[in-house]
Amino acid sequence: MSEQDAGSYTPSEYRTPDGAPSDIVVFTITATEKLSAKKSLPVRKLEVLLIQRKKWPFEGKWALPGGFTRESETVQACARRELLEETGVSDVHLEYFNVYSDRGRDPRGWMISHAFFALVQETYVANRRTSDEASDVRLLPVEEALAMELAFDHRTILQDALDRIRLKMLTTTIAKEFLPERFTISELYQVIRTVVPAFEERNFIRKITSTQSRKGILEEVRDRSGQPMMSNRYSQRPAQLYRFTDYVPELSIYG
Amino acid sequence: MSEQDAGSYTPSEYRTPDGAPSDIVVFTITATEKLSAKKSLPVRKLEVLLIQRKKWPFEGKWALPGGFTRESETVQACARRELLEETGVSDVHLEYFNVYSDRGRDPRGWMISHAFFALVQETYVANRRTSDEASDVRLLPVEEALAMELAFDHRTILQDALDRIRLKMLTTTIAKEFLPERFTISELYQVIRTVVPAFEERNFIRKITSTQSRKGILEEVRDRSGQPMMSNRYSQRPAQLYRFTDYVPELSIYG
DNA sequence: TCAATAGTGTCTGTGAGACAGTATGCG
DNA sequence: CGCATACTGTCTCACAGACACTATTGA
Repeated sequence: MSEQDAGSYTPSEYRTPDGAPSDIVVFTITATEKLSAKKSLPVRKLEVLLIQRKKWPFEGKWALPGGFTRESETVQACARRELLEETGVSDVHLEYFNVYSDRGRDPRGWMISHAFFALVQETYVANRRTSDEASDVRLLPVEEALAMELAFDHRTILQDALDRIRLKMLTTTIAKEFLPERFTISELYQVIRTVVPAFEERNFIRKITSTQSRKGILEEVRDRSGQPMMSNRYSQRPAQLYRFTDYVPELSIYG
Repeated sequence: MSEQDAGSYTPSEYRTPDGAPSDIVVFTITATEKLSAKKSLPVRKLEVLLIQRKKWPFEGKWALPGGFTRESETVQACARRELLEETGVSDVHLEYFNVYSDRGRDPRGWMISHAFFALVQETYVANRRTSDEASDVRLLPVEEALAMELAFDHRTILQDALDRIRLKMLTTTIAKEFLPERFTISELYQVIRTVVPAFEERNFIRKITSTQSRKGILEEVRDRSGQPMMSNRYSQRPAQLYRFTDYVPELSIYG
């Protein structure tokens, strides 16, 4: 029955968890200019923020940032706080996605861990710092991180988080978390492909701008006089700038 | 840093949670025949299994079934166990969807609750029983349950679970959990509409059976000799029976 | 002029959506 | 024959998908 076995609950009667940590998978997309002198689209890479542990257990190993929930806060607040302490940023997309409670996942005791993912702009994590608890903090390409032997069950957590953001990248508008407020269609396409390499749409511009079908996800940016705003950051020919509307698309396999 | 504040962790140093319960939102769809003598589609209703609490806190109030996680099990195992103890069934769709940790959500102490939803056939919960902990166990229409004052934050949990299964009903094939292995298109349509009343597709049969577009979600059932299998349970004219394939549809807002 | 990106023109096949019409079989 | 459900015929309009073509502008 719901939480009622503890009607006569006393701390000595039942074993209780030794802690409820939050772990945060911080994703970012780095963009590095191509060597060629001419204007061209940058090479984008999906990276994850990892810290190198200083103490037992798993000292020296790379791990996800995170920390223990305090009695006064929710697990979401804990994740938000740890993210701020860790990366110095707030107001980013932070989302809970799973719980990890396998016996023995933490040698220190019975720990039930709550896993979040965060999507942040590259500039936000540029000024990261090591803390007392970590000997190093680093952005690593996701594929590289998955090939490493991470602390705890953090490899599993990272893989689950990756699966989740791949799904959400295609079914929601979270791509916006990796983009400036105004962006070109090429930028959007590159962000999607960076997270989901399998995604390939030759007529991407056509579909996204064919006002009827994917209606309302994006809108053209115009200046005060109604002129379309363009960008030539990545190309000689200026490209139309777009922004996401607050339209929430609804998907269905049945119609 | 990840779980490393407790590098020098001792139980007395930090406050730890007083328990990690699991709560389970058990959904079922009941079907009652219409009064009219003729064959016709049954009236379906989405219902949720609630228990009436016997003890403090919230004694007398209705609540979701659930219970405390033991050190030896994962929270998923806990939910599965509680579901078995509560409803006597196993092998049903059981899925984790959120964590609830608001301060003060449980007057007994610091409880971090893990919420699951289960989708079960009506026949599975028919032989439910009250346990020591509950004075009554009942199936209630979801809308009715949401209008009640439930124990703890269970109204919120129920609402979240409902939102989640509405989303999954349209984007995955979980409708199968409410259907027999072989079913007619009308039954499928009714199940979807019972969970998501806003869903309305006039040409539902056309779309679902137009082999190209929603390709592979369903397949016609045929007997050994290759004859299509029909059912006249709900109609004079026999209707083709279908089953779900194991095809997993992929959705995207971009193409 | 070339390179690199940003588009547009045009054609074809598929299918979504609407709605009227036909099919089945029991009471 | 009426009723309730189960389809099918047929039309229109949209658009997905392919691919060749033009546009823009700095180096």
